[in-house]
Amino acid sequence: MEKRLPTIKEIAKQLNISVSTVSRALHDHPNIGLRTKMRVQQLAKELDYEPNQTAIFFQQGKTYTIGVILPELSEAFFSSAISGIEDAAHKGNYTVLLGQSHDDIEKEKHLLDTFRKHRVDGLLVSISKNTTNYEHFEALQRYNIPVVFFDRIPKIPNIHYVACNMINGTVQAINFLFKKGHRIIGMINGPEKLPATKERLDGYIQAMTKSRLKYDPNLVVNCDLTKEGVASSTEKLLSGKRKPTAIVAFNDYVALDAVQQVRKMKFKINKDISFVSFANLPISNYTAYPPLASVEQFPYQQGQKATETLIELLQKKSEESLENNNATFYKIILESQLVVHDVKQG
Amino acid sequence: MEKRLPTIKEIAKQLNISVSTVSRALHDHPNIGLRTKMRVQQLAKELDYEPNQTAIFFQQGKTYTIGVILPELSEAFFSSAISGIEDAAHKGNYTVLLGQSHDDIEKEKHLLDTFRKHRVDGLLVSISKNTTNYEHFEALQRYNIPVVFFDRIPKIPNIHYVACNMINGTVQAINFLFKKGHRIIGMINGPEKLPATKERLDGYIQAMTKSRLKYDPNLVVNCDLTKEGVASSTEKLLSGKRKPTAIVAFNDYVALDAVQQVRKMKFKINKDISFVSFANLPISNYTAYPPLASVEQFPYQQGQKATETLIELLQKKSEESLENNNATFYKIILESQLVVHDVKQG
DNA sequence: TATAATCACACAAACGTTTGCACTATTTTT
DNA sequence: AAAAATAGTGCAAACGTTTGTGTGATTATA
Repeated sequence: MEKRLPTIKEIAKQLNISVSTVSRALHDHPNIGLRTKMRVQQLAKELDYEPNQTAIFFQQGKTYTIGVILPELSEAFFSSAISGIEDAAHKGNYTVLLGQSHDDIEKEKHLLDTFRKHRVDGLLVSISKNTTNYEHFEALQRYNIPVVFFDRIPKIPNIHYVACNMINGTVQAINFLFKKGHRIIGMINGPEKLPATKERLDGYIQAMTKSRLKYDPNLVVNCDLTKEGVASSTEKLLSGKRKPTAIVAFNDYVALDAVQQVRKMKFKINKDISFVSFANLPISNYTAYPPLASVEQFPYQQGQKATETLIELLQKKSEESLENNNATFYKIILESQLVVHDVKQG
Repeated sequence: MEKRLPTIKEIAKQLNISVSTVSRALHDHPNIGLRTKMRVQQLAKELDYEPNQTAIFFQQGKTYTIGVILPELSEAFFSSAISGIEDAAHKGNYTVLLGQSHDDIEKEKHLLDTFRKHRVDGLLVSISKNTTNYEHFEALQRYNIPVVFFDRIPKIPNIHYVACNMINGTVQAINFLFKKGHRIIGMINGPEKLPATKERLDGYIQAMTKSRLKYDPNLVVNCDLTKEGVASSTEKLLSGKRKPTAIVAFNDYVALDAVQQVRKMKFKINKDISFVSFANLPISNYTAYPPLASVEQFPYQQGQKATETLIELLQKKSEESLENNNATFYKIILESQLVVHDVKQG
């Protein structure tokens, strides 16, 4: 029952011509006469011939495959991102090889190895939280496999990346609150060492000082993003000397957890205290007290853009070939944007 | 700067032995003397030799790659599923090639083609909503590429699949409500033609009759899952002759939309009327009025199980080879399970 | 001591495709 | 009519690996 798939050889034998002629005929090579071209192409169709890609990959040393490594697929951000990646890759005739690191640097390394062995043409990576050492990525340079990082970017020079600038969005968030009349604005930020945390803080400081509100470090608390951490951070903010009337939360989940704590303390949401947060998860539509607005980070677009960039790199690579290794690095920044929710006040 | 990666030939030349010896030495073949084995393995390490997988794939006609086609990655269900798939594949030393159909049958076909050309060893598929014709899958049989379907299963005989039995969960849901004292229980079901809808209905009828409550068709309404559809279905249920005190919703989103409508009609949630639903999205933890309980469908486990099944099939295939094509088909059913939420009453 | 078994390795084919080169007709140019 | 260009094919190498078979040397058996 084993169907032997038809090959170029088969066609050659049946038509009594050489394999090279068949190959060229199928590729519309100008050297081949119209007559034979037709005969070959017709027989190919009859036999349902399909080129063996693995043979072609091998022969050309290319796989038209992109490896994607990201921390956690079940996070909404990354599942959107992979969606954008997959769509863009498909459009560019590339295929996506997927792997998740689960924020474990060892798994990240292992995936990198696997993908390299699979001879992916290029890589798309959002690094794991626990990755602080980047040797495994630097090693890739030697293999001439281009990497485009997105969202979670390693702090090393000479890399390509696509990221979303949070500063702008944070500024918009503060300004939004300012216009609503808030003057004491707090922030529940993330773990201190995260770059995302720093960006939010920068935006906060920038916007506060521009609005002639002075920057009060007591109004900004870091937390570990657990429910308990958020609760205690919230409590700390609300029991401080200057009680904020609005809080910018690290993300939507933090906002929702904070809301719970606020209600436990018998404050009225959107009256005593309002929330703005990051991420804009679909969840917000369904909660009783969603944040007034969210800073959208466009994960789909980030994924898409990163993929397009990588494909561009791959094309340049095959064109230049041996030329001077063009040492220009793509640093693409998408702007985050505040999305105001349609919340019924009260 | 172009690094030529070291090959088996290189090693052979440097040690002045044949490539076959090198190959066997690297594979610990018993025919090779210990001395040469050591020399080869050491030089391999020195040169950082890594076998060229594309060559091996080509040579062996295997790719250790699994193609995955699913409708929409950004849906929570599928992103969990792919997570399970990826983990299981990785454990079995397979790699995952990813594609989403966006519920478009043409894209589904195209992905199938791409994956076939890439010579994936096997396929994991959750079919698109709009797929009613299954020829493209049947065609795969000829290429001897095994397919395991999951969650969304085509209605054709002789296929492998992994699915989740909703009937049991539905029965549990009704019993749960019965124990809470509810006697008039409504259901907001999905589109009529969906198999998922039928299963829920079956479970509903089964549980109602077993509980000596008679099955009243007026208590079950179908809806199109849009916000508006849910609203009107809810209204219809609540303004009927027999007003239900509890409602089983098609999924968590439907439940939340229904809750909104119920509140608009000035009924008290969990007092006048309670909800139970399907899916158990993380969202439930954050909403003001989550359903009392959800029927969990274990997407991660479904993905995992489907992958393990496929890998098993692939191993059998390579063992049996030309043997009788073992015509047993895996039909794996996971049981859904009611998860009771920790909701503060009132 | 002659024969058989074992060991350690080399040779070469095969997987399917692409592509530089050589070759033979035919046609075009001088 | 001879030389040159061109069109249409075939040959063979190459990509890196695995694996069946062949072969000489060493060791074990009778």
